[in-house]
Amino acid sequence: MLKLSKKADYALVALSHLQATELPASAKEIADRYNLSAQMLANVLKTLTQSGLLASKRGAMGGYALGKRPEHIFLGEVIDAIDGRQSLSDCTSLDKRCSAETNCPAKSPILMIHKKIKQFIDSLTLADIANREILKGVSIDIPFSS
Amino acid sequence: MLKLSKKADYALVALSHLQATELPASAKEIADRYNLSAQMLANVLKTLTQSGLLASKRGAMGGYALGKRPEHIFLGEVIDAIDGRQSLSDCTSLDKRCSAETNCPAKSPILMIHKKIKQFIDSLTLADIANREILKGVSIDIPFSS
DNA sequence: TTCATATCGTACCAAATTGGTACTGATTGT
DNA sequence: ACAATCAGTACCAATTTGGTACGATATGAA
Ligand code: FES
Ligand code: FES
Repeated sequence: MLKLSKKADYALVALSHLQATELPASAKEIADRYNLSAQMLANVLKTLTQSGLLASKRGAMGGYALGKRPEHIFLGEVIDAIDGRQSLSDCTSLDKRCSAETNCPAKSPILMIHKKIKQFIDSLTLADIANREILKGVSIDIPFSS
Repeated sequence: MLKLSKKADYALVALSHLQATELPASAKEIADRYNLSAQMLANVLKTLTQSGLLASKRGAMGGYALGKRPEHIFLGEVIDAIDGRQSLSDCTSLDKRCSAETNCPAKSPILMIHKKIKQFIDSLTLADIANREILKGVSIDIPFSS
């Protein structure tokens, strides 16, 4: 649980790279650079483009560039685009529902915890991620304790 | 991604129940009460017992009770016990490693984000989870923004 | 003692997800 | 024309997850 898919990993590598170099790059270039499966990365980048996170140019000398400014690319968006929006638990998504349903004592807490985590990853931008120094300073305050 | 397994769900339901009633209960009782697969829940409770989160008593009139005080049962423990300790990404676990390795621009940020989330779930206890009112008041402050 | 109730240990299988590949078509610069 | 490169889609293998089965062991009660 709490695991990023490899595709999401690839997406972050590519986005970080594009953010750092500020130059367009082809899927192959990036794959070679970081020793990733070219075909798989190509699929990932294609998906990111469909979601508007990347801008693409076809043909010779084509490639990918960031589709928005790094400050406007949120980690949550990236994960949603690649893995599809998912809930922390099936019972916190509206369509599916677990058998316990109404009288379940865990449902509401799980939902709240899910919201907190989502809030967190939605608050992180590519710019934040790329800037390690800033990230180091982040602290999550949990103002209650048992 | 970021998904709790159904078994972890079951574990939380059972733990919440035991915390709320303050009475021992058999696997079957709990399964019936919340309409869960009895066999599966039994397996889950067994695992929780092995991890010391529950205390069991065998035979007729046997059953399960909390193995520690609710304030000492951490969400992180529960998840680790059921799903096995996992990392947000394979590259943040020491044994496995992704092909990008050393020159990967995403590795360090992913590791940090992983730590934050882990910190969060490790800070939540069964007592917190059971007490919705307290949980509602929780706010995660992220003191930087883009 | 016998029996019903429970946990314990373990093994197993089916369904879903994820990791990874292949191939064809459409664009575009040289 | 041609090579480079993205777009679309289909496919399969590996892994993980969901879910079941069953024999062994312990315990309380009739
Ligand atoms: S509603 Fe799904 S675990 Fe409670
Ligand atoms: S080291 Fe694994 S994604 Fe970078």
